[in-house]
Amino acid sequence: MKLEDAAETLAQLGNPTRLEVVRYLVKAGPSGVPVGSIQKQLKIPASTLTHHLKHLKVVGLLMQKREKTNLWCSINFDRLHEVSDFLLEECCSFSLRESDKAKMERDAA
Amino acid sequence: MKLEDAAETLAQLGNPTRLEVVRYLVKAGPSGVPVGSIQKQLKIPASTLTHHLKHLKVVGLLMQKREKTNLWCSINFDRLHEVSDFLLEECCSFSLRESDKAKMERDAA
DNA sequence: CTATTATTTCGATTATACTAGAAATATCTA
DNA sequence: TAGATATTTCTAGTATAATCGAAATAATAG
Repeated sequence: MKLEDAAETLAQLGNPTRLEVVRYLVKAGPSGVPVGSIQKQLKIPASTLTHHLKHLKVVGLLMQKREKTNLWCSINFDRLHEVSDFLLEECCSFSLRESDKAKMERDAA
Repeated sequence: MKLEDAAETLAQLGNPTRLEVVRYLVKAGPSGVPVGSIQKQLKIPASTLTHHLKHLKVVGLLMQKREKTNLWCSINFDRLHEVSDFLLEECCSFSLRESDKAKMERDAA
C-alpha cells in the first residue's frame, strides 16, 4: 500500500462520525446493513450520512449493493487489514503487540 | 481505547507528511532520531515539522527526550498497536488477514 | 559572554472538511 | 400512474487544518 493511499484512508477513518459508522459496519459483518438502518441506529442526519459514506467508498473501505429500495453497506475487511498492516509494517522487529506477548508466555509455560 | 481517541489518533496519522514522519520513526526504532535529522532526511521545513510533531505528541504517538541541543523523537509503539487493534476489533469473527490465512494453510498441511 | 546550532513561535495565506435542512430523485408497491 | 419509502444532491454557513518564512528562543561550546 502506498503512503498516500494509506494516509487518505486513515484520514477518512479519523472522523468520529465515520469511525462510528465503520465500527457499526464491522459489527454488522459481511452481509452489511441498509443506509437507513445506520441512519436510525446512529442517529445521523441522512444527508450527512450519505456524505460520509461517499468518503468511505472513495477510499475503498465501503462496499454497496442495491436490493429493492435499500442500499446495503458493508465494510471491506481486506482494506481495513491493509491499512492496519501499513501502520505496523517494520514494527515487529522492535515491538510485540500485547496479544502476541501473552501467547509467547503461554507457549513458554 | 475510546472511539473519540481512536478517531483523533487516526486523523493525525491521516496526514501524508505526518505519516511519512511516523514511518521514518518506526524504521528508526525505539532509540529514535533528533528533530533535525527528520527535517533533513524528509526535507520538511522546520516550522512545518515542529507543527506536525506537536500533533503527534498530543495524541501520544510521539515521545521526546532532550539530549544536549538535540531533541530526540521516537514512536510510541504501544499507541500504534492500540489504534491498529481498535480498527480490527470484532473483525476476527468475519475475516482473517492474509498472513493468518497463510499460517492456517501451513498448519493444515 | 558570544557565537553556533537546534528548535519553536508567530503570523498570514490558502485550502479543505463538517454539518444539516430543503428539495430532488430513485425505487418499489398497489 | 399515484403514493410511499429510501437515498442523494444542492447549498451554504462555520470551523479547522496545512503550509512555511521570518523572527524568536533555547541549549551548548569555546
